[in-house]
Amino acid sequence: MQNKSPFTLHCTSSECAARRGEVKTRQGVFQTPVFMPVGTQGTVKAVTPENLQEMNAQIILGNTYHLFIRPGHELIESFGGLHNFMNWKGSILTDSGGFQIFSLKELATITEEGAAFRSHLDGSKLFLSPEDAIDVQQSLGSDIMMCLDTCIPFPATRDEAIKATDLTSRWAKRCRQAHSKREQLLFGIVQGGMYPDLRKEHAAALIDIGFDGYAIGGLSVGEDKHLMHEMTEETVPCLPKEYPVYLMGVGTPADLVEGVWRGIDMFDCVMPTRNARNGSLFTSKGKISIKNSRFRDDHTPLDEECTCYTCRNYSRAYLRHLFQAREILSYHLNTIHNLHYYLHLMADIRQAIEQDRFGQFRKDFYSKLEHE
RNA sequence: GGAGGGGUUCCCGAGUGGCCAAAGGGAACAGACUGUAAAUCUGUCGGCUCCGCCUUCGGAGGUUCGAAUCCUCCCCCCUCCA
Repeated sequence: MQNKSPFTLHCTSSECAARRGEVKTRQGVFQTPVFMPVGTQGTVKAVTPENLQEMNAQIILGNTYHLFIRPGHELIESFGGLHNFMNWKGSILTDSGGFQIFSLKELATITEEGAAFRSHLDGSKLFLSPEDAIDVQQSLGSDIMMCLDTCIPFPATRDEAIKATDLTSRWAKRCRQAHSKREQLLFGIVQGGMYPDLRKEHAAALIDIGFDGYAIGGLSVGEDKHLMHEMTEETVPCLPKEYPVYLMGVGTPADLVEGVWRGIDMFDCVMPTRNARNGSLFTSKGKISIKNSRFRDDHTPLDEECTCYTCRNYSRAYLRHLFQAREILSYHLNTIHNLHYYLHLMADIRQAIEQDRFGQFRKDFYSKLEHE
């Protein structure tokens, strides 16, 4: 039961697998390649939806596990869904809770039926089956839902990887079956650890079930960059060109450039938002730690090339002061800047692909970094 | 004037004879962060020719094999009584 793809291809790079396109959701259309800010608990930490709109965020993430345990999907549904609840006009992709099976592994037990959790909030027992994950996401009303998957750590043996992909496939089938609200898209997630043949096999199994898009999961879990890019490179060609391809949880600015180069359409990562709150800021010349004493008396903006609200109005010295003083405004201004940087980078990448000069863009991107 | 309490490494503050360059906080400095249990976590934090040595616990002297810790005098701070 193949779906009509929500993806429309605009053009492809003549130098690499990079491609320019768009994805249509019931909320609207977003341009790809796209970066999706992470808003786990129904908020992209430290910024308002209006801020996100101003920086042209097109789609953001929400999380099934977190919203399920608090405030509860029924509550959100009673508000007309997550978009209304949080006042976000763009698209929303919800992760299934699969990553929490991985990141909260001390609190989670996997069985054939699903994942049993002890709530990280109060220790109470919870259960999330693939069907539950879809039910919750349908209640949340996200535009793109993710299948419940099992993400394995690195390193993992071949046997562990096989067990995880097999279970993820069986869960994927159940997710697909539970998927009744077809106006909400559903993506499958390719696992397979660092074994290219398993990735290929798993991709085929998911394609056979048929999804609206395909995600590459289980990367950036401790392996080195080289291996991560190799896995992306091996997996993308196994996925149907007509559908959007999403690299989950990635990554650094360079990872985005490299992912696009290898044919990725969608990315999400907590890095811009989390690092912002930890004083680590991205600039066209590289990453800087705003708490460094060398910025104490620095009158210049964070990034001379940046046009964000923060860079237009504040000095590095002021931003350092706010961070040192742990002022709330620090987290807000830093997050605005980092997200602007990521979203702007993606807009530049899209333009470069349109003009078929992504190779040069990539070169320039790296040469600028070297000067810091 | 009388009685009592106290001065510790940038700050607060433990320590009352060896295991003390001195607990613990804070500040400062540096680093990490990749489908968010993260406004979190880690490391450094007297000096040096750094598996050892030197200087330091208000000041000066003393006791002792050995003192931040005991004794003497001095300086300063706080509380209460006159």
